[in-house]
Amino acid sequence: MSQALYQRIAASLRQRILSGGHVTGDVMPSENELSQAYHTSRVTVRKAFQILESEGLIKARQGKGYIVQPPRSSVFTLVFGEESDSYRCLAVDIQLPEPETVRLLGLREGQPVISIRRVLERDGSPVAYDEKYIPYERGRPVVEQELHFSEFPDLLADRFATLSLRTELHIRTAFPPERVRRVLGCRQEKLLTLEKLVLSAEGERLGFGLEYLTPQYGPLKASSGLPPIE
Amino acid sequence: MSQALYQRIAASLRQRILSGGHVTGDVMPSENELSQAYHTSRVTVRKAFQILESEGLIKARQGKGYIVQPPRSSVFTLVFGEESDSYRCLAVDIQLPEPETVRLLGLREGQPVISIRRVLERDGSPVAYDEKYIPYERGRPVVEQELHFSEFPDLLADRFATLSLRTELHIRTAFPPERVRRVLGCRQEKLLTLEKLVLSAEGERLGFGLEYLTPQYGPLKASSGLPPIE
DNA sequence: AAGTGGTCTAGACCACTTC
DNA sequence: AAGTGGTCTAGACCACTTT
Repeated sequence: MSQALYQRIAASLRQRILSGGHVTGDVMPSENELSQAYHTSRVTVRKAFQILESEGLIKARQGKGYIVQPPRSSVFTLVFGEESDSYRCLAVDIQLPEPETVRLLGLREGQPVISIRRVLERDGSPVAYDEKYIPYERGRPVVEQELHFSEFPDLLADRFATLSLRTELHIRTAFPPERVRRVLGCRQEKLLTLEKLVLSAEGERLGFGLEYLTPQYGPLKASSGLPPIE
Repeated sequence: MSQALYQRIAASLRQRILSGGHVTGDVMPSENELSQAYHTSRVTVRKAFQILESEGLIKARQGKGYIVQPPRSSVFTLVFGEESDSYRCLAVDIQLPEPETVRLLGLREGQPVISIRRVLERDGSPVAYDEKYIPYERGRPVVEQELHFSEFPDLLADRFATLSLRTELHIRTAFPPERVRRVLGCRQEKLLTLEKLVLSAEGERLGFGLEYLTPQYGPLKASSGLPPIE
């Protein structure tokens, strides 16, 4: 059982790049050249090129050709929230935000925010604490039920197409504030901390989240390269 | 200036899924149906479907159709090593590994490893410390020059196609050992810690890396959704 | 003007799933 | 057998870059 032609062409071209036959900045042979060399149609060659493009090895430039890209820096895919983790909601409030939140969300002075505080428990012990802030606008009802169970993208899904949202995540270590330590029952110690900023496609800041993970939560897992499962 | 037809079809199908017109498990209209509905060729409809497939909204099943997938859990893309960070190599040794390394790499007893230790300095101050371990095999020369400057995937590139490698990354907080604290000049405090395990496509464990980041390194940055730039 | 990639057509045959 | 996606052909016209 043979591979498809476009896959064999892609493999051949990939090999040429990885072995140094074509280096960064080089223009690959054109679609026309290759379709003749492989005695196939341009569409088939094109499909091979698009695989390599999706792998980040080359980039198409109309009128020029396919340009070999510099080696990618490490790109990892981080997946979380997959497990059967269920958060327990501690409080939903409408409140005046802290200065940090005002800054990150670009709020006008005096504008209140909806705040959602949750805790994740495993085996009866709290292992993570979660705070979210969304600008409060008069006239938009707060559906508390939704807030209890929803993750960030879903919280905003009624107002924005999910795929038009972007989330920026910063991972650091930080000392949690006292109110968080009280819930997590941990001593004065730096915790793994996730800061999420949700943006619209236009760059409008829609929400801000802060999550503190105790060592019991376990590591964040990420992977690069071939998919882990299959 | 109008969008390409395949993009408009993709947008329309995407909208139907996001608005709930098609829910998880549904079979989308077939390529033939849609090519007639849009008065276009099957190839054009197909291209639209493949965009949605790359977005994870649907999955193709030969003989059945395109199936709507369950909403993705949060998937973030973590990029690092992009900046002009240059590591300084502290040492390259061939040594007997610590038990933890033996376990992670699945080494036989007494098998030595190549160890590479590096430090990242900014403005003259160390901000990160990096250890890598690769099983040492007699007869394979160690090209020290390569080790000094290379990142993990490149280190193994002569033996494995880069794209056949997979790296698993665990992010946690941990106390660095004393030899690391000495280099980083930091006190007894938990640091952001990255554990990397490099695997071949067959699951063979090829390398193990440990990286300690000081607060001065800054946060790890990740994003999901639309690309940050463009 | 010539060459490149970007889009698109109207077919064809195959492998797979369902009936 | 009928319908589905997977692969492939041999053209076409367009927008863009280079000469």
